[in-house]
Amino acid sequence: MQQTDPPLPVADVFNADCPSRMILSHVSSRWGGLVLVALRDGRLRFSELRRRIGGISERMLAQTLQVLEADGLISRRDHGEVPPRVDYCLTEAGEAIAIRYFELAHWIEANLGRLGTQPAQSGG
Amino acid sequence: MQQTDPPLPVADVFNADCPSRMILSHVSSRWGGLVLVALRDGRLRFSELRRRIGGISERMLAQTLQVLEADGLISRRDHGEVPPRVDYCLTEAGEAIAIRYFELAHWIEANLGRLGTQPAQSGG
DNA sequence: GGAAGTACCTACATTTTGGTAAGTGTTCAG
DNA sequence: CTGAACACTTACCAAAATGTAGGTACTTCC
Repeated sequence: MQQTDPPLPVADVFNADCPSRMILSHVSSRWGGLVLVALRDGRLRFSELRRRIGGISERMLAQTLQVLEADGLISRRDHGEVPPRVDYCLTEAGEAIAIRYFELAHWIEANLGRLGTQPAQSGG
Repeated sequence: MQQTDPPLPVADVFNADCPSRMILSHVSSRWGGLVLVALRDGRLRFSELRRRIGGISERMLAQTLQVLEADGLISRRDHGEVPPRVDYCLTEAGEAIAIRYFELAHWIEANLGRLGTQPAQSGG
């Protein structure tokens, strides 16, 4: 006999309370997507990520990595050596998201010329 | 005779100063991507967008629409009627970006169960 | 006349985000 | 012995994002 699927509420990013909003906000945070895309090249160490992602601070990289790990998008491996040696790679879910974020970012890179590039404006 | 392509610097999101970073930040801002995805259903009025996107305030919707318009991703049409009637739709570039953002968001919706959903943490 | 809808804008206050600088403990290069 | 690298953490502060509330000018509904 087959069980019917449990009546989970369907995820919906347009719903303010849907948990998908939280994941989406982490991925599309200032550094989240960039970290994911950087890790598409394979396993990288903290300082390698830091050098690769222009403009990120240590604080933000550490924090972003923690959030992404808690979301199950990357996994952290500590080699237990001294001086410290830690590296990160994408999980399956992380890869799925990274490739999609990459396609978004890459389209923008490739089509920058067709876009207006106004400076951001603040809301005061 | 063929001209060689002008030596434009190649866009690169990993470069902190690349203008693609700005567009990417608008698209992946809290509301930017959601507005774009909402407009995939066709032309929508301000208040329709507001009702569709759960949790957005009038102020943020207005501001997001302006930024996206300046980026060339949506176009605004004012019918010049009274009471006001204004609607928005995606440009070609907007569609290209919207579909990619949608695929990202949709994958997350569809695979929420495989992801950890921790509350965000602040940096102070 | 009063309330609600339309598409916004503005001032103000708060929340969130992010940077800087300093500190930790160890190892290695010079 | 000094300085740098490693992978972080913490405290403090500034900047950016966002919400709330109120206003505008007009129309329609009751």
